Amino acid sequence: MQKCIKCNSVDGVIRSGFLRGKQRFFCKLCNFHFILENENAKLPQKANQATIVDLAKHLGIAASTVSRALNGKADISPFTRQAVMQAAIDLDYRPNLLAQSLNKGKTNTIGVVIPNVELPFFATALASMQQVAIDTGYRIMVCHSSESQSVEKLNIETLIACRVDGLLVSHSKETTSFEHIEHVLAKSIPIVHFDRVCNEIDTPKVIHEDFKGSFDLVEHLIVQGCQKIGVMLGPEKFYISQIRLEGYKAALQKYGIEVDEKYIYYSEMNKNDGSKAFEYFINMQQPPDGVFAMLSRNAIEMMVEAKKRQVKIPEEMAFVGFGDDILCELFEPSLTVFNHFPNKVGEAAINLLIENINSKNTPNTTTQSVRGELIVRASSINIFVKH
Amino acid sequence: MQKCIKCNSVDGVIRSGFLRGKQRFFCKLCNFHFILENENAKLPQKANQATIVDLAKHLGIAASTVSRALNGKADISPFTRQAVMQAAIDLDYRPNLLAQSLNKGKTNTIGVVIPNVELPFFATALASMQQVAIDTGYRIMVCHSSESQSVEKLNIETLIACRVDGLLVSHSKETTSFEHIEHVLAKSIPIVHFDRVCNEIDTPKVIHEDFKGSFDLVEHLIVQGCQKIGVMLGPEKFYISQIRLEGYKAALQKYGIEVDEKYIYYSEMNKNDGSKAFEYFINMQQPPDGVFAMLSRNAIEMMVEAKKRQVKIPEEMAFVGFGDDILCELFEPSLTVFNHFPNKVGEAAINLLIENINSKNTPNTTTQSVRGELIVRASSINIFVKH
DNA sequence: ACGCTTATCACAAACGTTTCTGATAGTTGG
DNA sequence: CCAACTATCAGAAACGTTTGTGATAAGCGT
Repeated sequence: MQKCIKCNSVDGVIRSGFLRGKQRFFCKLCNFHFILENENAKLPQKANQATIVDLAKHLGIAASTVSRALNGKADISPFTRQAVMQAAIDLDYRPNLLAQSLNKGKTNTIGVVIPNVELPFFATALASMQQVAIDTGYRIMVCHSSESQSVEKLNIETLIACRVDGLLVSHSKETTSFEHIEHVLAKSIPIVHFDRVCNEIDTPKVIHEDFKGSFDLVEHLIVQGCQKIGVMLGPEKFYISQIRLEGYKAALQKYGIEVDEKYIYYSEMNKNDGSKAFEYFINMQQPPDGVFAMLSRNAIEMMVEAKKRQVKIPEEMAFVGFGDDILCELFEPSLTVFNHFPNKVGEAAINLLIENINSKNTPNTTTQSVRGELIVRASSINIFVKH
Repeated sequence: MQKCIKCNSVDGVIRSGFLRGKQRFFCKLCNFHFILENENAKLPQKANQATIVDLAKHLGIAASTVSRALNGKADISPFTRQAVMQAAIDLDYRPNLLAQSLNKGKTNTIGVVIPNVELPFFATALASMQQVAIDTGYRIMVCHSSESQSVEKLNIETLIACRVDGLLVSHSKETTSFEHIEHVLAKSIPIVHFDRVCNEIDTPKVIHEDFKGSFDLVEHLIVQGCQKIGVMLGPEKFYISQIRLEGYKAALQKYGIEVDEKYIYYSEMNKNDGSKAFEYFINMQQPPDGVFAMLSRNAIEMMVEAKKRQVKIPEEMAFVGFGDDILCELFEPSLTVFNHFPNKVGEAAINLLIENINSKNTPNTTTQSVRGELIVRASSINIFVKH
């Protein structure tokens, strides 16, 4: 039979059911239940991270005393405090943030959900968030939705499971339902939307001047002499698409230009949608003489295509885009853009979130708008030459 | 005096020293110590997150039973399991990863330290790491050193405090001492270096073909007819600088070209160092007819400057850079680069780390090199036209 | 019928902190 | 000298899990 792992006797050992799928034994002699561990299982593994208890044992005092000494509380004699500090150095003690967070019910961690770090906007926004976080004693946990609604949902689940103190969310392009956000609100976990916000729920938001930026860009095209202005957007259901379209329409309206649906091109914001859009526009009976792209990246893709086909920029077709970028500046011709200052958006968002975390009772649900700036470049000026 | 907060009597209350800096009282009647809380302190705050204990109470069973049911362990009757599952849904239970990690001694989180997400290389590498992490059940916690050694050190401290299961580190440009890494090793926390590795310590590393890439680029320039080749590097102490310089030298040597120190330009990798480098090269008595930049971004900055001064590219001066980028492709002239596949580097690094986490006894300290690829573009071809 | 066996569950300890409560020795003042 | 008071510390509880150990009712075979 089986030897008892406690008294080593063999005679008294009988089977005793199963525990978690493994055969269990019972030793009648020493009255002990046990299961056989596969011996390679786990060595004592004595984590070589010193704990508060280790310090306490080392000094022969109570763990609570060590804790208070380390945290600079009052009830500690200078002598004891000094000894604790020294021991902490000697044993290379590092506090376990997990235990600390579990105990305090606060993690000092902020969860960020973005569609894709590879988009310069998000990279920059993220970097500025990180900076603010460090300065204010927070940590940041980033998740990429990879532009997928289901992954986004999963990300938020994970961050909640990690008990982040708050969430900074920018939606994926395919996110159209927002139960997962309602859910966060129901648990009264502070959340701030930024950039790709959700208009259906009343959350604090930080956006850029989507309307004004689009308006300014299109107005600029009109002033430069463009009369048939195309617009390339993201998905039709996408909130940002809608707002930026409104800015486009408003500008046309101001100058008495009728809105023609044919000049509105929706895309899925994939890699080469710019070329497709250009293809569409150039094959129209009356191709536009100016194009506003919701993403400056798309404007550049279109310009690449235009150059391939010897379409003169800006004389035959001018381009403007939303969002600045080193590429916009260095591409030839350089692209006229509305700079929406990703760093400021990032800062504003995390500051608003931290404010809401600290004053939990009165969640500030204002929508902040970061002021942008029109940057006029070669892709849209001196058009008048053609006339 | 003070009313006792327990028995409400006033008579028996006397002072009793200080606790954490606040006056303490003692009630002789009910034998109770207390301090006065500022009433706005903390409402019960009953976190509205259901716990396992809540489920257990709700069902009238033991918490351990709930735990086993949720985790699909064996010792649970189908009926109980079903009830627990339903209760979990009803009460919207979410496991507390903090408690779970604390208990298991494993966080399933990987810490990543990078100098700057705004560099496309790191953004891409990070994105691919995230993907692998999700697929393998890990989470990622990212920290930016912002190219500062002290911040990098702090980052690693933080990640250790969070008890990440392992570290992925790419050093800041100013990191020259590596005690903080020794320290990580001393605690036998798995670590993998990538890209900007540290050659002084024996850690697992994932690099790209720094030597071969540089060699190929410079050889390409030579084959195209360049004879005086400048090289723009990062800081002199920077490991990557050294390796890439070696590749440069080896290529020159192969073709019998003498290495001239004057053609080696070190930079601090700041924003506009490319212009400065160009300034330096163009003002030499014998300006180079080809320049290899350690960062393609720098090559482009140089080309911008070259274009401003009407220097013909590539006829008068050819350019090549290390690392591909959409900018390299779309800039005019497009830049010849050695593509080092940031996504593959990211994947390889995290895979190696996870492997090391799982087999803790035998840390795999091999250095993996991700195969790169020379991409020849306009900035360096057809030079022969000039001869 | 009785011992072996199973299925199922409760209970307690543990993870590493923080904080509340209890306790002691010393100090002060009338 | 004694009550009131202070300074300082120990011990226990709590945070939310997981897992080892103890326990009970029921099934099975001889």
